[in-house]
Amino acid sequence: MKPEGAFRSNRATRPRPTLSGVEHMPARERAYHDLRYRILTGRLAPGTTLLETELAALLSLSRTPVREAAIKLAEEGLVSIRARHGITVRDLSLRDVAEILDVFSALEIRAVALVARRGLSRAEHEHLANLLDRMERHTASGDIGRWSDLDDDFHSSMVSLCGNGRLQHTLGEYWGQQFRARMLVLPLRPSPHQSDREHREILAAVHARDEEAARAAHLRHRARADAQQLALLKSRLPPGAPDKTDEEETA
Amino acid sequence: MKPEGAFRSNRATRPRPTLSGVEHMPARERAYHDLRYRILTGRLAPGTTLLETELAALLSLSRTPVREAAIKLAEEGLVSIRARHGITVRDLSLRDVAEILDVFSALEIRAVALVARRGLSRAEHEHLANLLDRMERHTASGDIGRWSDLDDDFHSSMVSLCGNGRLQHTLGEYWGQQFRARMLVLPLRPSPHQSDREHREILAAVHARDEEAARAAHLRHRARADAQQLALLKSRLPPGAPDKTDEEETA
DNA sequence: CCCGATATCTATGTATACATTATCGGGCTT
DNA sequence: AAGCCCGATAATGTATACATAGATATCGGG
Repeated sequence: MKPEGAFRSNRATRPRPTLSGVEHMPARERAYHDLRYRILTGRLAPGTTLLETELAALLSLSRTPVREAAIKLAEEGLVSIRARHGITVRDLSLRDVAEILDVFSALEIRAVALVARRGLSRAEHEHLANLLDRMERHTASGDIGRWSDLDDDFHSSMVSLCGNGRLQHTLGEYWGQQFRARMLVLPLRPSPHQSDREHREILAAVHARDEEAARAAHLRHRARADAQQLALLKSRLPPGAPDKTDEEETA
Repeated sequence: MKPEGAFRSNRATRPRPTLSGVEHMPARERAYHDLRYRILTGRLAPGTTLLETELAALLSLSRTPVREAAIKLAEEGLVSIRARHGITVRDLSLRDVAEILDVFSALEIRAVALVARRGLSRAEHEHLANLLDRMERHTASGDIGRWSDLDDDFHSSMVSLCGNGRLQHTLGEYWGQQFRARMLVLPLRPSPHQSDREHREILAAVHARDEEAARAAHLRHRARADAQQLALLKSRLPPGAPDKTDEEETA
């Protein structure tokens, strides 16, 4: 999916849609990662409904670990469990995406502020600056896919430096949902010159250890980028978008 | 614990440490609420370690629902599960509290901004203003306990009006942890005149539908209040505080 | 022909049985 | 005497069996 960031960055808090070292995990984790992977890559399409039994059969496991995995996915917002109606891969309505981006960006802004407070080591700064360099090259060459991967890496690397484990953990839980939304609009995305500029601004503020400036810069960045993403989605979905107003989190 | 807010406010997203309508819940939920209650009220003290079997016996249930409840509590940060070593009620180090407050306030600030964007109905504004009135009376009479309950109600009522279900849900998950931290410093807390003033400011900005002002006001409020809380904790814990630097979320 | 009550069937929720594996203690070796 | 290895023990992880409750379909009545 991406070039596997130079240093440890974020593997732990942000389980990417990859299925590498899944061999000797407990079954529950295998089930979780497997299903998550299938959902994020679209192999399990939104709307797909499966019973616990069917999932168990699909993964060649018993219901117990599959059930626990499903509960975790539900709390993560990727599926919804309706008792006696099975486990359904959630569809992302416009409203859902708005909610997700709101939470995600609020947390990310705080993370960036913390990084600014803490400051960057030379290596960290170079890593981040290097990411921005590469992104700008991809912007120039119009390779929006690679740009997007690096964008994600930039944001995630920032977060991984914030020093707040809970913040990272919760951001990780929202990452999957945000990823799906991102994939929806990727092909529609215009040239990200503006984002590139904003990233430089953010990095500069963080590097200067100016917490307020960093917070403000990242707030502006996310506000603009999120609004753009929503606008693109709105222009794309409406055709036959049911935009289900289903309330109630899976809890 | 508190006077049961005038309108629906928040019961759903913020499971208070109360054990009222637990009768006809599924066993897993009973277990979850029961254990959560015991932890938040201190009946299960930090450091207490129990095996799945022991918990099951304690609650007169089989391991299955108890286990699922324990996993949920672990994801909520109230206990940590160490395979083959049992389920331990987490202790709150200074660092833990700092992490929790960071996440909690970041989310709450966003929630308040959303409420400001959305605006308040007449009834909603009156409810909130009424809470502030009562808080100020308790400040005057020095009843810090009642003040704290209303403070929590004010913040939670705000959140319940933000219109973002996921935001409410995640805040609810952090509420328990935040509650524990709050209880630790309650007796040490000085007269909350400053908070009262800030609350008025926040409510005014929200009522005026000035999103930026509301965000800024709430940010200031939380930054100051959180710093104060941490300072109080620091002055209290150090005596014999191990301040475990145990990293690694339960995940 | 439609509506409603009931019975059956099935998916989940819970309990229990079984397998796996880490930990702890004892005994052996050096 | 100290350290290591091995095995017994026990706790978790997983599978399965059982109970419950909800949904559907059928049958009878209006």
